Amino acid sequence: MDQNKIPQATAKRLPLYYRFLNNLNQQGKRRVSSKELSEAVKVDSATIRRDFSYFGALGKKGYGYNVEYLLGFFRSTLDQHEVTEVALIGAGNLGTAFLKYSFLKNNNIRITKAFDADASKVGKDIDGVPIYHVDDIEKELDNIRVVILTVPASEAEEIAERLVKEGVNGILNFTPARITVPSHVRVHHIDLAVELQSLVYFLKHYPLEVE
Amino acid sequence: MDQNKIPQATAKRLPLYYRFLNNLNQQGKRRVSSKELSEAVKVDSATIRRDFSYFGALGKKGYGYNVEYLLGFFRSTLDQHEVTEVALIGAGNLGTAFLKYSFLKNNNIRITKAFDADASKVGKDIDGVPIYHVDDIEKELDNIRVVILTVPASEAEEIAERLVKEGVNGILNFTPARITVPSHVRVHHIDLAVELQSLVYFLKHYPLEVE
DNA sequence: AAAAAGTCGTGATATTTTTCACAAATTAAT
DNA sequence: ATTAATTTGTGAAAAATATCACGACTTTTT
Ligand SMILES: NC(=O)c1ccc[n+]([C@@H]2O[C@H](COP(=O)([O-])OP(=O)(O)OC[C@H]3O[C@@H](n4cnc5c(N)ncnc54)[C@H](O)[C@@H]3O)[C@@H](O)[C@H]2O)c1
Ligand SMILES: NC(=O)c1ccc[n+]([C@@H]2O[C@H](COP(=O)([O-])OP(=O)(O)OC[C@H]3O[C@@H](n4cnc5c(N)ncnc54)[C@H](O)[C@@H]3O)[C@@H](O)[C@H]2O)c1
Repeated sequence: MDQNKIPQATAKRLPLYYRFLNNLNQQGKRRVSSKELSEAVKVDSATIRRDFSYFGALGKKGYGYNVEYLLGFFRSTLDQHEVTEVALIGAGNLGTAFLKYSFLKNNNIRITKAFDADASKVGKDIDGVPIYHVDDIEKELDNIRVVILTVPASEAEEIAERLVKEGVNGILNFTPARITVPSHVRVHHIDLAVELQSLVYFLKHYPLEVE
Repeated sequence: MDQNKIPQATAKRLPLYYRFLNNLNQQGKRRVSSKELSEAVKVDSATIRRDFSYFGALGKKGYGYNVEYLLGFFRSTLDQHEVTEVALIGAGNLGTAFLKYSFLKNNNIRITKAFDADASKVGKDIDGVPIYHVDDIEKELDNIRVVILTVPASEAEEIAERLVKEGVNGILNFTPARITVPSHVRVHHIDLAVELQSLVYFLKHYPLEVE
């Protein structure tokens, strides 16, 4: 809760910057300008400079930014030095894809437990992540605070309520259901059907710029 | 290109409204107020009324909105009367989850073709969607204009260029790569790692309102 | 028939986000 | 050394988005 003056729009871009800085660092690049970064992440360079400026003067005029320094700065700002443990509820098609993906590569996040209602899945594991029965949420969730929700929409509300009771305060919700939670809980929706639909809408109704 | 004055933020919410209206209609509800809708979709009621107002006066003072009428209106606005065909490139973990999901339920969108580089997948089908070899994009894409991209990040740029050459003008990009496309092509990024990371960031750095 | 309650549509205002544009500082070139 | 080229950080302006608040009209209640 140190810097609560950082705009939400900025906060959402930080992980993106971090990833690209990581790439640059691995490529052995020592310095980078907001212009170069802009081309890579497709964000206006003035916006990038503004974003960085909320954290102080991180660059040097006429030079740009030192990759290693900036990376280090964001690593601690984004708490990348410690692993964040996350649980997943609903190891179906989408959930399984997430379980097989390693968020550890660039982000220090690991899905450590999965829960499902399907007895035939319980007790097994997917890529090393054990699957528990959903009835055991209360017993097994421990102090995990962030959850990925990939259950059928009809189950979302009830599961969310149970999660909140267990102390979860962040939910990444992939179901189409808009869940109701207390105000201290943060829910981010990723609604794939809406994304697809709105892309189609934009294509049909917005004038396409031809360069 | 009829109504290009509709704000992007509004356009992104339309599919959401549409889905909830569909639900209401199936439940047999005849009328709905912006307040009710607001509670369901978690968007301020004034914002909803403003959004609707871009399309004219769709409601009635003191009454609200007629569900069937509104639904019909959005159906045609969102081109839900015709099926939009979409292709998917990269039938891996994430791609397979999408192939198994039916976007037809609420949205009139269907993934009709998939492409992959893995010879062992080519020729098969997943839930009725045939998988072609990625080398046959030029031969098989036909006049599909919208593509879901779920290949490894390293392949994204090259594939995107080929797609654009074939006339694709909408790409839903799930890879972490920020692809470069001509300005007449629209790319929507869904960056799951960034979403997860930024949720974690918010939780750690933003004051949690306790109601 | 009158009063009360409900609800839209929207001008006005507030908030958030993006972009412009330039002085100041630094580096690179001559 | 001087000059030219870069590039930051940021005030100011613009653009986009969200919200307030109320007149006008409709429905419901008494
Ligand atoms: N797959 C996609 O491409 C896609 C696209 C858009 C939205 N979604 C949404 O994502 C969610 C998951 O989709 P999916 O395709 O993986 O579905 P799925 O049916 O494959 O998976 C759902 C999983 O949840 C489990 N489950 C059911 N009830 C449960 C409960 N009460 N507690 C815990 N687990 C429970 C099921 O056993 C199953 O494993 C759905 O809400 C769906 O609408 C998926
Ligand atoms: N699975 C996740 O949870 C997740 C999370 C975040 C991001 N992503 C991103 O989504 C993308 C797909 O992830 P995934 O987990 O499904 O990976 P995956 O490896 O399971 O699937 C990739 C698929 O693409 C195919 N492929 C490889 N090269 C190709 C080419 N040139 N043309 C066509 N197909 C090709 C592979 O054969 C494979 O089937 C990746 O870019 C990944 O970074 C995935």
